[in-house]
Amino acid sequence: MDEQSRIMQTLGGVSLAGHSVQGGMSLPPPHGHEGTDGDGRKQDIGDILHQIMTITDQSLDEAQAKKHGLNCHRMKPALFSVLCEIKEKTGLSIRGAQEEDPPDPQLMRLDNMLLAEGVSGPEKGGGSAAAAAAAAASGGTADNSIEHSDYRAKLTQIRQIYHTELEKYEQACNEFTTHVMNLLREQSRTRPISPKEIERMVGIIHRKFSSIQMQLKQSTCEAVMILRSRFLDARRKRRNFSKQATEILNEYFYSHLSNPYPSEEAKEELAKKCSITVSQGLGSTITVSQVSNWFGNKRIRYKKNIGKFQEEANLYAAKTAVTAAHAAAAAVQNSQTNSPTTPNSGSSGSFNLPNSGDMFMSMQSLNGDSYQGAQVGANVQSQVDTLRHVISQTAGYSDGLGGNSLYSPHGLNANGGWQDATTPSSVTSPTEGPGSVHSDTSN
DNA sequence: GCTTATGATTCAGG
DNA sequence: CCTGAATCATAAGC
Repeated sequence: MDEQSRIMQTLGGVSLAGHSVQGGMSLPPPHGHEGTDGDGRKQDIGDILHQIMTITDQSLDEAQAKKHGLNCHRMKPALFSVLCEIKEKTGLSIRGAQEEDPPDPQLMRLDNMLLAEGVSGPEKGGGSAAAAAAAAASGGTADNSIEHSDYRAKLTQIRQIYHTELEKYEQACNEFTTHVMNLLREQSRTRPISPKEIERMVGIIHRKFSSIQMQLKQSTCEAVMILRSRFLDARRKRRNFSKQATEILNEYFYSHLSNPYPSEEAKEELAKKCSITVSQGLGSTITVSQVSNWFGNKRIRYKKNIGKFQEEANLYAAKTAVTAAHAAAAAVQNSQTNSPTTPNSGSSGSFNLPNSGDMFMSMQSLNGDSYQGAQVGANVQSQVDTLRHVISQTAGYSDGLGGNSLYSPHGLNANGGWQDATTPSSVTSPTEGPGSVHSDTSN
């Protein structure tokens, strides 16, 4: 009733249809004395207001009858507009403050994420077609397409649910809005409801529904996150490469020890090679980026603890050198014999040669210790040439390292960084010949 | 269960 | 964008 009395008081100062309702007319008595014409109107208004105020105290029938009476009252339109105005002034100013709603940052984040995940945003294919397309797309890049398409399919599912739900909400919102609007319009015949207020009500409804939408978005986001952790982040779940794959990578690494930075093509080649080898088993394919990872890890770990990798180095050196060795052994026999500073004899194979990895390979091959059957490279002659070349250069170096010697690759400088093509035998094509059968894999 | 190996990720620097 | 370095997280070996 507080509200009502306030309205009544306010009414005192409001102009009413051209007539000024004089102030000080707080709660006029229901049965005032009859005076001037103005007084009569005052009386009239007071009477009406009183009736309105007391309408709730009456029985339903009585009230209904009174309502009808009031509706037909000649002052009704004027009073209506005044009441609207008052309502506007009291109600609107209160709500005005909270109506300002800047775009919710959280909602924006959700929107962005959904957009980024392809849940919202433009339809691309839709349904299983999207999954198929995704699978096809990733198929080219030898990615783990199986998991990927699976992920895509699930994502599409989420997307569909999201969209149908969203549509449902929107529809419900619209229905409810029109319903409320009709109701309010209907009621505005008897209650002081201005169009502005209806508008505001619509706004409130929309906000309510958008908060529901946000919940939908939130749960969709959650679903996507879970999906992600189940599928994509499963990448983090480490699965060791197959033995063959590691072997291939190691062979390349140790045969390019002077500059173990495979080019993009080389990486692709290695990835392909590993995948082929692996795919004979059950393992997943190996991607170029995995090759990059592998080399990154390998370089750093090798550098950190060369000693630990020495044995491995020797092993792969031996392995890799097989071809060259067999091909060239005979031809190079001479050269080898007059190479005085080759301390690296002995089957253990510690190497002091301060030369490139390729060189290391070559020399190892010449030792011819632990080789078992090998294929002969095609370009024997060039290999021989290269070997000659390399060996002749080797003569110029003296090994400053002790006999127990950790193998120290020339490419590794004092800082521990790999120098760029320091040795003539490193990156450039001719030298790659002897050390690696693999050089041709990288082309 | 602890340790080591290893693939992946993150971050800074060039 | 690539790399090195540090780090994470899991697999594997004991």
